[in-house]
Amino acid sequence: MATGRTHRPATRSRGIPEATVARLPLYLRALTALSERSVPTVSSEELATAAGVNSAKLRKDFSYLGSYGTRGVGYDVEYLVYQISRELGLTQDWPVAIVGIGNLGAALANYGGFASRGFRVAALIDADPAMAGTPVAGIAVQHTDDLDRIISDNGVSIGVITTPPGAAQQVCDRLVAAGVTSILNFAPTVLSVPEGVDVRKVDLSIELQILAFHEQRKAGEDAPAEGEDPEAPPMRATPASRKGPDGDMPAVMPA
Amino acid sequence: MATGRTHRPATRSRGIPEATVARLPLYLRALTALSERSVPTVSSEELATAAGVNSAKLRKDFSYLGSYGTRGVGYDVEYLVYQISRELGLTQDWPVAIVGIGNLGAALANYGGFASRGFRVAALIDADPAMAGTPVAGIAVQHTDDLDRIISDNGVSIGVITTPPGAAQQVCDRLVAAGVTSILNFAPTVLSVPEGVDVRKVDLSIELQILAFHEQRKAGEDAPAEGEDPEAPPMRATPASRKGPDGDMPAVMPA
DNA sequence: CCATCTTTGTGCACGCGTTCACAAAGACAT
DNA sequence: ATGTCTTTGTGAACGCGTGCACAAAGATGG
Repeated sequence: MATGRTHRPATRSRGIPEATVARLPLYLRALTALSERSVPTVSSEELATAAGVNSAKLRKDFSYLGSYGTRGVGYDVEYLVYQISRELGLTQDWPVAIVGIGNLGAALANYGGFASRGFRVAALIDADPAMAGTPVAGIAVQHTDDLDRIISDNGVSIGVITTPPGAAQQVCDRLVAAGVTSILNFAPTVLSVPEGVDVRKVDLSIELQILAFHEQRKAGEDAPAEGEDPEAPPMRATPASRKGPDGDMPAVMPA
Repeated sequence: MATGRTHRPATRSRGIPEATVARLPLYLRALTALSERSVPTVSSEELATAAGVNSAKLRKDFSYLGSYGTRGVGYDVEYLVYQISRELGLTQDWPVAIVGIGNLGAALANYGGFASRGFRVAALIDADPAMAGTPVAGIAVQHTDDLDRIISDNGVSIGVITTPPGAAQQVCDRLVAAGVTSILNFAPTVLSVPEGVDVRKVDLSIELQILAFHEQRKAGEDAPAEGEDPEAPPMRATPASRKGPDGDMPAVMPA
């Protein structure tokens, strides 16, 4: 293996840690901003600060991609933008389908960030017949009945679910059956998918609850310990009154 | 998923691991569903499956809260719902303010999940004077000029930012100055906050890019072997043409 | 009261991710 | 060329989170 190049392509396609992949978009964003300001190069320190991470971590992350920096100087902004874009697969077009056109679905359809990096809203799908044909963000909403065809015709491999939780799994199954292999789920439900299908979830409720936990902690720091009686309370119901059979969630969606 | 807190050792005081805290809402959701079906008890195995996690992990998570299960039987659903709710601080009321009432902000305001667990939309704030007074989800939008007063008067400690990225940091600073100590950021920007303030982020663009990475990987498995010239491309300019001055982002927001 | 069966709670080992700290690489001046 | 200075790339240590595997606890039945 001496033929070598300065760096080893060994770890290339295979070994990029998941944590690193999750940070690449962050670096890319910071780099794009620098690129627009025509900044030619950046040091790991500067870029790390801009991306809100540790410089050592950034260098290690980049080391998984290869040796793209110049010691004593830093990284070439344009070059790095290209390399990361390529690594993330953003140099190609990704048609995306959004299923569930309610408040959230419509908001996402109008989201400018979609089109910015190779992502293109190829179709909007909803179960409400009344919505069929209605234009949202310039795209006519199509009915769920045609889901399979829509996915196939547009070569959609990434689906976004913004339906009420009760419909999420069913929609997910249909998307997968139609060929979708990556799903971004906004419905507060645990989706089960076959091997090979990636699911990422965005859950407002969970995020708020995590914040509440820390908030309570902060508030309680000066207050007395909790020794009082952690288990005296009602052995029975939840503090808040239950509402529908779907007490937990959602309904960003309309119909 | 989303999220990223500003670095910090955290979790020092009460010892509950951050990873566990992040899963508690998931357990709570599953438990609530069981509760509504009047199921009295569940085994770690069943609950774990419902929450989409490993049973050993679930048991270990619960062990941080205390020994709330009964060997040979399982966990008392109602009791556990209460314990987790209490631990997460959901037994109290959390007034939340949403800043930036565009498509996304409005969608969140209408989000049913907000009210479900102690979270209450206390105020909607926007910088557009024309929106002041306009009711969204039954709440009149207020102008940014009154932000400080609004936060103080309502005792808001959790703020949600759904503004364009350019305004996010400024809004964040004002929220923090007004007393907010937890922020949920939907704007694609790295927010810098003082010690003691928690920030969690939800970034659609990043999630999609992560999915694209894996999608590309899957597609490339059977496709052509690469390895040839990882760096043949342009050393100078970016492959894609630059677009707007905000190439990266967002704009879910209107005005 | 004893035996058996179920399920929890946890000690332990492993692997990933983070961070430190530094040698090596290159730029730049003399 | 040689020396100095800057910044990368990475070896190594550390800490957190995960999952295994099992002993202990309690239920249940005879």
